[in-house]
Amino acid sequence: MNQLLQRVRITVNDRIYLKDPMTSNLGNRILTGSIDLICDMGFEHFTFRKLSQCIKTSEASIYRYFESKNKLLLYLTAWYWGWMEYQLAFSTANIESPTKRLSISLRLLTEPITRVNKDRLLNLKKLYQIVITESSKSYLVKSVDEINKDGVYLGYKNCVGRVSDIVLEINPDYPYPHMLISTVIEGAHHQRYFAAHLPRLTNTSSDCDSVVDFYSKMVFATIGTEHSVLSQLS
Amino acid sequence: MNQLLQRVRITVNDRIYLKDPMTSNLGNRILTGSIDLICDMGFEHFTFRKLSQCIKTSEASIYRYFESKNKLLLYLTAWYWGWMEYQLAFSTANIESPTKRLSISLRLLTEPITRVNKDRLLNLKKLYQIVITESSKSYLVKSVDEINKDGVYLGYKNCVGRVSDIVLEINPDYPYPHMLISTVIEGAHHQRYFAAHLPRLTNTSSDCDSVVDFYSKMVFATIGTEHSVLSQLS
DNA sequence: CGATGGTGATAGTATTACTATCGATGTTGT
DNA sequence: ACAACATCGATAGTAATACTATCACCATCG
Repeated sequence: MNQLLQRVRITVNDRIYLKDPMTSNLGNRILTGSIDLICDMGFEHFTFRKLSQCIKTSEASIYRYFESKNKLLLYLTAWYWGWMEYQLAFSTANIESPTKRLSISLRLLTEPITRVNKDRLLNLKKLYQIVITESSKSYLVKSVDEINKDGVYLGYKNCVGRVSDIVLEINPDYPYPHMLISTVIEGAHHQRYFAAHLPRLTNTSSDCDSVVDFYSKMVFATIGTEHSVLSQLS
Repeated sequence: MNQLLQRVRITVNDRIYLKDPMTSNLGNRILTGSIDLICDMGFEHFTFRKLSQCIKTSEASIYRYFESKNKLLLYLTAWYWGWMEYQLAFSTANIESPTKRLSISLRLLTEPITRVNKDRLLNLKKLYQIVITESSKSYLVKSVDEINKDGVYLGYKNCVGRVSDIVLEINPDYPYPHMLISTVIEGAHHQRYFAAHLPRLTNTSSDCDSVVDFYSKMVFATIGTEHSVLSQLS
């Protein structure tokens, strides 16, 4: 990743927060602190009280930024998908072959993030862990439909839409591009979790990243493209 | 489904409960009442207090059966997977062709349950809703590894293992059978949820059940079998 | 008839998820 | 330099949640 990317500002839907946490010192401490805490203790044990003690502020001050811990989780995941959308756009820019663009996109969506990214505001590695383990809790709630009206999930939808469009470039007749890509995204997160905690639900291989390999092959086989095309790329 | 199936008793790992809820009147009320309540208000708003008022008992009495509401959710999902394992075994018994057995299994795993099943103890339709929306919350918790030691997720693992074995019968060299099947299971649940709440993440078609169609074709394409075989079966 | 197990009723505790208020400290425009 | 304003910390308080503990009642079973 280059220096330019590090300076790009990811914007998050302003209906998620009460006060933009990116614009103040306390706001940044809330974000970085919450990533550390949620990653370490899990979202169910994470509270604003614990966060306030961790970043040396008061509970009430945190509530000035986010109306609930659910909104804070929503913010973190929305930021992640905004970041991912940018990665997808940047990494596939100026590449002619749709097959190659799809392959790059699938890799981005399924490979683990290992870079800690300390010079940036947010710890990407920990954020990725949170996305794997906790992000489904941000939409598997009774209030989805209400939250969804505010356009909170647009980043995720844009990622799915963007990659689906590449699928349609390759095979305009494929009927389920959105299903395919959302299956890949959710599936990849689940496989990472299973590998760590419920290994009988997945398969690992020592020589390559089996998750990337599995989903790449799955997608190309499903939309009806030769495997040989894929192997040229890797 | 026939009468025999209705009389088969699904057993659940006895480490999940303190007292077997299947063996008493109150226990059955707890199960049926919790399915109704969790389905209606969502797991996060479900409490033992509300359940006790709903089924006319005391909070303390419910705690004699389950040590927490998480264990109760675990019980419901474990029951579901026990039931599904039985369905898989029964529906594929005495069928020679592995391709046909795989096709049947995939249909079972991905098609919606619409039968209310009132003569049975548990409302299957509502239980299916709970599995779709809430079941991931039973394992996406900090205590997974601890819970997992008690063999609580065996039903799920057995379902994945059983169908994976059929995949290997068809293509013994396929390297990722568990990944493939767990992707199908989780994916199908997600697609049902997306279709209801976040439709831009999925695709629907009016003439057939697109979820069943999508995942069946995906699996056969991925493991390298002709599509024509599939179409013979449906 | 007495022991046992299942149940109902009540009470109590620590924690959580907030809301409200108030005063101190900067920061900005004029 | 000063008023106006936003920001923050500190404290207090509330309703609900997730339990735990105790005790008395009642049916059943040997």
